[in-house]
Amino acid sequence: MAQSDTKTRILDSAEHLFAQNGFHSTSLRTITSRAKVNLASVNYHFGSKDALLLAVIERRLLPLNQIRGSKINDVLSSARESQKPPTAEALLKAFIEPTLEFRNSSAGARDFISLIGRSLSEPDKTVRDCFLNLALPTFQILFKGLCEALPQLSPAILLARLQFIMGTMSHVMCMGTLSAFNNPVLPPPLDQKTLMEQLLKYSLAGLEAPE
Amino acid sequence: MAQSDTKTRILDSAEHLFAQNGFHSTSLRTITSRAKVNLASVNYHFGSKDALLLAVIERRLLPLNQIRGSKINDVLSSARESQKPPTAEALLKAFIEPTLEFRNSSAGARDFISLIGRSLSEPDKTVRDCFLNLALPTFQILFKGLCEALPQLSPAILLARLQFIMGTMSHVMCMGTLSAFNNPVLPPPLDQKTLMEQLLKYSLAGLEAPE
DNA sequence: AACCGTTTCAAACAAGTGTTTAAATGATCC
DNA sequence: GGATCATTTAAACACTTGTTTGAAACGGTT
Repeated sequence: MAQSDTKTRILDSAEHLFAQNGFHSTSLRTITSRAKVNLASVNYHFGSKDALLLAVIERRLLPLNQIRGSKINDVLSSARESQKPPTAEALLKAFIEPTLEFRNSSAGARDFISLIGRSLSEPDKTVRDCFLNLALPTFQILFKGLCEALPQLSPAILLARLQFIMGTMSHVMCMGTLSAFNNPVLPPPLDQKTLMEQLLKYSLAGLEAPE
Repeated sequence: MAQSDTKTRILDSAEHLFAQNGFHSTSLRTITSRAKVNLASVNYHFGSKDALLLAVIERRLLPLNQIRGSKINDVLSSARESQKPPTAEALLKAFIEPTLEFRNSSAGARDFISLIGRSLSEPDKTVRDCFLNLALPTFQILFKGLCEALPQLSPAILLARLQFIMGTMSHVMCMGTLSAFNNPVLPPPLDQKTLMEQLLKYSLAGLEAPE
């Protein structure tokens, strides 16, 4: 077995199970038996269960943030070329759409997005801060761009609204459509595509609301 | 010691610790030692740890939902009197403001709101559904009211947006302002009051956005 | 005071946890 | 081919978990 094979098997299995059942409710024995590797290999390759979680997050989040960052930078630089401020819509799209594309790229990616959405509201500081620190640079350039796009709004309020958007996104991406909303007296839930279009429209309207 | 004293001591302690560290990361021993009661009293009074969580949620959520429900009904009936459709703003206020008032009413209530916010994204179905089932009736009358207030929007889209609002609310109320957003390059976070005003303004704008 | 149901208590239980160990196996290079 | 490294393995470790037990203490009623 190739050296890295065991590592990725563990990562895949952990990603899926963490997303499905949560970090604390998933035991190393469940992870390793699903991955068909020995129990001790987790500690051998990653050092600890915590370090494994960190590795699971880093593996996907680094490339994802790179894509989002470059898309946002594209919007910013093409705005600078045309001497106009960037639009909030273009910036928001540059942030949300790569996330959606990534989410739809594979089952593992979908698991990962669930995991991320949940880690935002994670009580455990190590998990949350691990994610936030990796995501902070991307947030910063997005925020800076939005300040240019919407100069009539104070930065503090813009930041709060950006945080609202993070809440909506993590909520929707993490759970899709709520199970309990599948109720006879309620209309059937939207399909994925429309739901995501609505997510963008909704977020944009909230973002651009007068103070 | 009065019979109910032990029970509420356990409930208070559990509420705080579940909110602080999460359900699975909180042991009964931590709960009981903080509550200064015997370990076995949890199983004696509640039956199991799961049942304790349910009791924690029910104790606060039932009265809270009653208040929210009656406030929404007030808006609906006064609209009916004046022969006009209710406004989305009044309905949203009737839902959000009691939640905020409740949240600010005590430290325990604040803990509880954190717990609720987190339980929405809880991977464990028992926790999530416990909350959702208790909250569903309130959601339904709010939704019905919003359909009257915004007839130009299709019910399916309205429902999706209501779900977006739930995401934003749980995110903001659960965490207040994100720790990692306390960053020198970012503006200082809004104070609680302004943050909540912005939450309402933001949600309203998103809700009323054209399809 | 004696009884009774309720509640508390310390102790133990079985099961599951993350981690470590030391031997066995595999691969790689000289 | 033998030596040296990295990897895998089964077993054990020390510890925590939720739950159960049976006896003790309590509180109200007759």
